[in-house]
Amino acid sequence: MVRRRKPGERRIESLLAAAEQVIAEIGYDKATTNEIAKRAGASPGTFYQFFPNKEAVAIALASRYCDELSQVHAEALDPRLAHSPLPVLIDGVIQAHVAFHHRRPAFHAILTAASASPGLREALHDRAAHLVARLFMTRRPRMSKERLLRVSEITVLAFGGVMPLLRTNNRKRRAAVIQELKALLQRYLEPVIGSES
Amino acid sequence: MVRRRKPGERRIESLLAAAEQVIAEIGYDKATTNEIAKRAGASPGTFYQFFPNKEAVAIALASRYCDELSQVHAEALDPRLAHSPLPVLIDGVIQAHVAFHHRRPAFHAILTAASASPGLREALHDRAAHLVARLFMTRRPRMSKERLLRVSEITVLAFGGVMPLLRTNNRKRRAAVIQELKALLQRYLEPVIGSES
Amino acid sequence: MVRRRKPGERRIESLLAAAEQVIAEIGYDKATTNEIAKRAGASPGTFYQFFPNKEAVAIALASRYCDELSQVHAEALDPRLAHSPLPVLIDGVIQAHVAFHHRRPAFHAILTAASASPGLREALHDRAAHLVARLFMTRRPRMSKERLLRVSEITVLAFGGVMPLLRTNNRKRRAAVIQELKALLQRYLEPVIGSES
Amino acid sequence: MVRRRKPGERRIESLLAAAEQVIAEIGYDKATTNEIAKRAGASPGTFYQFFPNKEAVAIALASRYCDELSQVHAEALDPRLAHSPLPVLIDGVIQAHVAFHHRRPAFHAILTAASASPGLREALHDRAAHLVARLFMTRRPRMSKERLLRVSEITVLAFGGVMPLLRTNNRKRRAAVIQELKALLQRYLEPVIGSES
DNA sequence: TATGAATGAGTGTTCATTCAT
DNA sequence: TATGAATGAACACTCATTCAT
Repeated sequence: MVRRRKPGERRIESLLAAAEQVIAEIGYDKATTNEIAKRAGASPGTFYQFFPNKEAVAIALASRYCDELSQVHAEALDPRLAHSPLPVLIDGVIQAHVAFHHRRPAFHAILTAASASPGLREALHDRAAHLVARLFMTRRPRMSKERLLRVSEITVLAFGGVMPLLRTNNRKRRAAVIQELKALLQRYLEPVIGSES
Repeated sequence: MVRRRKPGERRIESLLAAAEQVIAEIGYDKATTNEIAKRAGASPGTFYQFFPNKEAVAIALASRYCDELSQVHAEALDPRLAHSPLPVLIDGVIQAHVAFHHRRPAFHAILTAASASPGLREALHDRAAHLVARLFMTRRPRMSKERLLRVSEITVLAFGGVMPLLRTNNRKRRAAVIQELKALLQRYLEPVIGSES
Repeated sequence: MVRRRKPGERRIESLLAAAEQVIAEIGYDKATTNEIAKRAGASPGTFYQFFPNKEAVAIALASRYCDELSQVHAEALDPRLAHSPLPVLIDGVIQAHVAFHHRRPAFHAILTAASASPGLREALHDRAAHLVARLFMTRRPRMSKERLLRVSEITVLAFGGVMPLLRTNNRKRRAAVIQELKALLQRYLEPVIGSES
Repeated sequence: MVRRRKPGERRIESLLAAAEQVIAEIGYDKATTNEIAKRAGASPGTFYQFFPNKEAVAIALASRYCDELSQVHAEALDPRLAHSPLPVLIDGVIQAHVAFHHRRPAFHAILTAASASPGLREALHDRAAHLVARLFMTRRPRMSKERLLRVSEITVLAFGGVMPLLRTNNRKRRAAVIQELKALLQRYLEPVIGSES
């Protein structure tokens, strides 16, 4: 017996969807709360009934995205994948992340704006890095956590830096970029987590 | 015989310097043209006599920065360095770039904002990638330009993505990040331009 | 046999209590009907089921306060006090009023806001003045009602004007202010109602 | 050779005049900066070029009013008046103040709103009390300043409390109120500063 | 050339009030 | 009766840009 979600939840859903759309289109800074509300078929007041301020939607989106990413990683942590050869692992994970960025274009916009907002930075950068670190840890449980975390940060940020290149519609270019991205991370991570210890 | 620059040039100089300051402090989006003008000891009207709009001053800065980077690369193109083993080359180039980012904190701020502005993107990303590609080309003159350019783009963007990690004041952490950054690029570039052909 | 009040009355009671609290804390203008409802454990809709608008709740409070003041005066009208020497009478009445203001901090907040609202003004100023006038009348039954009413108005408003000085927590200062206040009214009223006629 | 005031000053003048008008009509809280600007024939932006926020206009007006009051008191301090019998002095000063309130209806509105704003309170209540205290001091130079200041505060606030009664257009009523007001203060102040010491 | 007062559409946000449930 | 989601006009305030001087 599937129940309809409560109306409040539906509103939040539509506001988040609208925010995602607007932010993906014009970026976090240029996105306005009034436009988000309008796009969700709501009034400004309604927006503020569910979010205390503009930053809060971005944080909520970021949180969702991290949950999704967490899911992606959970799958990667499946024994069959987590302990497969690094190229296979990287290939799978990057493929999943690229798909994620494609599915969630607002993710990168928020990631970019996050530099300026401590709240956002915490909700995104840090959490993403920890997710990746956890993945690494299953392969190298004895490596220093500090080192793994640093490697994860580098990995996450380098990956994020390259993302804008994937905005193109040229399929061949996209494929080439993805291939290079895989090479970048595979070569970087091979000595670190290439073989299990 | 050193000539006094024309007054117009002096104005532009001081406006650019002010813009650099403000953008480095609070980012491109939050920087206001009025504040830039005021810091340059000028009026808003004067600002618009030299720049058609806010974006233009960022583009002008970006252009300068690329000139500076060009200088950095010119030195790296010095035969003694350009044809040295890859680790030495990477080491030198990264060191120079890190120093550059440190000296020009507005560079990264503009790079970040550039995602949203085609004009800026062109003035920065593309030109920086071409600079790097030229460097690579001296080592592998026979490699396809297309491939080199793609590798350069990846290199530039991955490097830019990691930059925020260097904002920290913790010296040890900075050193560790720089070391990882070198590892990242060295391992990535080794198969591409590691040995000269 | 104490009857349970009707539920509607209980609601009104809790709304008034909440309004009193909020208005005392932040003033009539800054008080919001939503906050009042929330503090009464009710919804905004419920608020508007009992009060047609924001002003109405203030008017209702004002009316209550006047009833209370009426009680205070009723006691002052007790023959033993009403016909005692003016200093004794003033002393008692002022003491009672000061205590009242202390007990009902929203009273002054509403009094202050009343200047801008004819409805409130009527419910407060005028009624308070009439109460005082009635007190005076027991001492000077033959004096012109017009004159007595004017004197009452002056008395009430001068008293109200001085009230903010009593917001201080400095006990000595409070005592000194009360003393001056008594002097002010005693000297003013002595020639008018000092001796009975 | 009378110079035109600088344009900036003229703008400030017109904004202050507009603010005065609007505040007098609907009170400080309900007055909006946009309406004030419009009434001054200016845009919202212009308002904020001269005042950092809404409170600032009120403070500026308050400051002007205190200067004017200072002028009124300066005249009252003229030896011929300052040392005349108290009734004559009070009569003159009250007349002047009543005229002032009539000429500056925003004064009372701001005074009323001042309770909630520390900045305004300081600019108005305190300064007014000090002005009055100075006047008193010329008559009783040896009385404790503390006492004089307290008496001044009471005087100012009691006077302010009665002011709303003068809003009436009924001339006879106004005259009667003024007469009672004079009686109130004369009787109160007689024992304090009635005869010079 | 340079000024800086002026603009005005547009920000994020609030709140008295309504109404479908 | 009671709810609380929804409204939307309005608020204080900002800033890229213009233009008369």
